[in-house]
Amino acid sequence: MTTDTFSSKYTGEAATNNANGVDKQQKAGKIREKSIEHILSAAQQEFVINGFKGTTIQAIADRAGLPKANIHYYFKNKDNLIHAVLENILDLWDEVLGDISVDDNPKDVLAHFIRTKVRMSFTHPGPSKLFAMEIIQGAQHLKDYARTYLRKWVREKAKVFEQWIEQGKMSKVDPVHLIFLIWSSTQHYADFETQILTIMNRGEYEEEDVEHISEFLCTIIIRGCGIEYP
Amino acid sequence: MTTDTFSSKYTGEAATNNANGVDKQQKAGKIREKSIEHILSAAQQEFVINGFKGTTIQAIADRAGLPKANIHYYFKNKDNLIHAVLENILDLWDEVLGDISVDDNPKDVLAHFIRTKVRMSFTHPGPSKLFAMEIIQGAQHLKDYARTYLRKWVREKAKVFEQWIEQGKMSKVDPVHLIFLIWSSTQHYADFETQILTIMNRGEYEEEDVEHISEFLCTIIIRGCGIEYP
DNA sequence: CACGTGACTGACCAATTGGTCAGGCTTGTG
DNA sequence: CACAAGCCTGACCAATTGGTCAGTCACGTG
Repeated sequence: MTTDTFSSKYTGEAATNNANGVDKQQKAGKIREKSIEHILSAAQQEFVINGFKGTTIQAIADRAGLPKANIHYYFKNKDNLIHAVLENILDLWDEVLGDISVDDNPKDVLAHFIRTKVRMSFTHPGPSKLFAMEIIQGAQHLKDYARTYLRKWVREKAKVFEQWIEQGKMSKVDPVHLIFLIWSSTQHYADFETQILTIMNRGEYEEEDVEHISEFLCTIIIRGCGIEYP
Repeated sequence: MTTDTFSSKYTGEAATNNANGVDKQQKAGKIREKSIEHILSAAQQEFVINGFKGTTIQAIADRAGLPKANIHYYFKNKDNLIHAVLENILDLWDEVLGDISVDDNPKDVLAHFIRTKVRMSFTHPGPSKLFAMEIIQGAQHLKDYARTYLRKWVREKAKVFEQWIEQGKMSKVDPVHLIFLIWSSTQHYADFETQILTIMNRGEYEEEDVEHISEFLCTIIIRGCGIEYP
């Protein structure tokens, strides 16, 4: 899932002039990057709040503090824009959720995975939410390669779990659904942020919540796999 | 959360008796009810696919096989329509997830709750998805009483769990987060239906999946609570 | 049959939308 | 300074939107 900058893939022909490494104008490139960054951030927020169809380019422009035509200058159309945003998100996750190996200790791997995922839900709820909405709506804007990539990713991790089970390092549970369980229970804290804060009677998440929730989920899930914890 | 029919709350003044003859004496209210039902169902589907802002009344009308003006005849505006749809969903859940008591057996209660919730995710993914989208987007269309109702509901259940813990019937886990865990892990199968089917390489869920997943979640979660299972 | 009542809808409107483009602006170079 | 090259945007357009309403239709009653 390595992707180069968006410019070459998503922006109009205005990008090609500038994207070929040899820039005549360094300073110009900075502004360009900043603008793209602002647009992507604004777009992400708007897409989360209003969905794809419900989001207007004008709203994105307003949030980014740029004229509408400028959005169309950097991103040919709405479709290109959401593709860029989603790719951004997948890259982020890919970066964080590293590889695991059979030789690792199941308890440590599971704990680290859960902790990282919980923290992501707290520090980056936006991407998580947008991704969730995409899937709920049928993943119409996630390109095929992203969809199949997810399958590959799950299968890979599941294989390691299976070997652990064979080696008697954890009890016999369905590895694929174990991944779903971890994914859903952690992601929940991002997606249902609003509801959870209401129920917990809070204004926003605190640092201690991350620790408390991570610990809770580690306890239940790891013990549920028949592994001593802590 | 008992709510009477939508007609009195959401439709315009055209709410009383009516008559529309289709061959012989067709009970008047029947057509009315059927229409409302069709509209609510169509609206739910459209809202899931396109979000609130992204859904057009025309699209709902087309799906329901009715003229657009007819939608506005039954539901004054788009807001009234989504309120009716959401209320419908909350009623459905309220009906299914009954009461629990301290005197009940933790294992049975947890197992029954998980099973019911999984089955709901499989048989009624639409409502679950729409509800999730609402929460993700900040619950802008869930009225206050619905939001506070959820808090009350969770607190109530949590209290019972706490007593079980005091009685030594289950190990010491955070009751509120236990509810979140059950909610998220089961709901996941509705919301992420698309992704999960892709990963499992299936076209649609099978009856056996319900059983398999219920069993998996029961095992992990109930054992995670320090209770023997099965 | 005539008439009133309520159920329904075609046709319309003001506002908003994604997207376009001609032309102004800034920059580095000769 | 003059000029070219690329960066940017105000103003615009065709299409779509939620919502309205005057008028049509079917039925029950007297």
